[in-house]
Amino acid sequence: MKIVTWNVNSVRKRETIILDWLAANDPDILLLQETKVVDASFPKTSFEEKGYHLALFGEPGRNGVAIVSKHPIEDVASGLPGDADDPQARYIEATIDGLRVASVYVPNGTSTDSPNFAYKLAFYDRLRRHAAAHLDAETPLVIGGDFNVAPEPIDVYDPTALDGTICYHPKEREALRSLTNQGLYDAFRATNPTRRQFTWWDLRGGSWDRDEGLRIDYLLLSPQTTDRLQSADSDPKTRAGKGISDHIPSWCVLG
DNA sequence: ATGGTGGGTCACCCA
Repeated sequence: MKIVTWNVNSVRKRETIILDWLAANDPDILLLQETKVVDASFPKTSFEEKGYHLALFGEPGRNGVAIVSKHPIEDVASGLPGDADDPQARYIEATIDGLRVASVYVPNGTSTDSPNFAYKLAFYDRLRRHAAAHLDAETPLVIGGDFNVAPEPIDVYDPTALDGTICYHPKEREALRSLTNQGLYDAFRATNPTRRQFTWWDLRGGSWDRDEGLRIDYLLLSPQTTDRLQSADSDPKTRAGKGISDHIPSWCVLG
């Protein structure tokens, strides 16, 4: 069972790239973020013609998450509990082959003095509480997505210079640890303990050419799912060239 | 280098 997460920065702009990548890599499940489209305008047919099932949670123009699966999708739940007034489409989960699978697009936060930063920290608290309920129930769980936080110094290109900046602020790392320390395992880091592999490079300023990136996209596994973990990796080739997302796909393989 | 590029939407907001 191969499960991929990919922030595609507009599914309509990236449709061909995604379908080509799926054909070449044949994952069981693809978790998408930043689809940037309402469900009615999602290019459903392109995926369904290739045999994929879909679960969609979009909004006009920004955010948006989706689950693409070779296997039937059951019990879809859209939206992260904890704030009924939150209009942003950033979380969807469903059951596939007995596994509870979530696609999450954590808010970027913009900057530490922005109101979006408080929203980001509050979102992490909601995610922590929601994950706690699944962990208490011993649900076999995978939460994949763009977490917009680099967990450790090895996950950023310059840990000294970046300390305190957005996506690597101590409060953000603390919020992430409060989530993972409940008993979620980072599939990439668990299987690649010392490897530096970024998943995002800013589109501005030639950061790809200088390899100035962050590892902010990953898959978090519950203990039951971690027992099945065989490998995890990502595909930097997708960051080269034109018309690409600023994020690359990352995945884990479960036995 | 408080810049830079890109998406969505159509004056800016977000990343």
